[in-house]
Amino acid sequence: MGAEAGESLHRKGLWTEEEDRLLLDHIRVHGPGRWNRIPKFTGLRRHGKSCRLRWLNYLSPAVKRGKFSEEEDDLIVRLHKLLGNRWSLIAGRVPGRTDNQVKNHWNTHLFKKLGTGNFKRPRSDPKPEYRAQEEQETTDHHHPINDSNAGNCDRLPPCRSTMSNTSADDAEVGDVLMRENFLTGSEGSDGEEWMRDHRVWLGSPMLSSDRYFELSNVGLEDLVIDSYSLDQMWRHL
DNA sequence: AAGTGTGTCAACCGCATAAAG
DNA sequence: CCTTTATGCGGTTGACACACT
Repeated sequence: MGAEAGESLHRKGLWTEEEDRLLLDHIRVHGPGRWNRIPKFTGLRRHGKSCRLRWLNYLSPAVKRGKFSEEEDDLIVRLHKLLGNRWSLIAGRVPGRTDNQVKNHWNTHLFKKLGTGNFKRPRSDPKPEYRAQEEQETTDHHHPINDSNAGNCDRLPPCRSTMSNTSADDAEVGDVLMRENFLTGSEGSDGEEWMRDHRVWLGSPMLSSDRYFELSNVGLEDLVIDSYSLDQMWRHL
């Protein structure tokens, strides 16, 4: 990539240093947000969406670069057991890591650690299959703002209710929403009810059937259920 | 040294939701 | 309400670097 995308107005592909600089200059002055205005203000030939992604996944000083630690690996594996492929939620509990980083790391490193995959994705096969061999961690990358890996990002992104948009029947939707409340610690959540009723992880549109997961596997039966925030769960993982 | 295969990860795509008008 | 715009998410792709032959 890195070349013009045929239709000229907006570039695609890897960002150049100059583009990074333009975007950073703009964000330093105006702050992040209103992404669609950035191309107009800066002359950047990128979609606002692309600017947002570049900032969130790479330029933001909150983004930690470099290898994932054992602790991070362990945390991600546990959270993935609990949450499935809800990368933004998982990333929210791994300081300094973005959903994209977590997703990539999972697909390339952690999946095989669980012993679930022993195959690789053929170039011709668009499906996410995963590879086998152990391989070593790779390099640290240059960070245009902060090479020292500083900045802990302890964000907890709002949890979307997209799960309710699935073809699940009403009862299942109810369960899912209740579980959502439990996970996110929403005000007036039905988490306790859900927790009582479901010692076993319910089938979710987001989780394949083989990911049904007993909460007890992560020691949640020992959790004191006064508050249902993910923060609490996280501490027990 | 050159050609080929493979792994990694940045970035794109499509879709959904939220917010604004 | 309805429509449009902005933002966010997860899945997927493809460029690039490196390993292997």
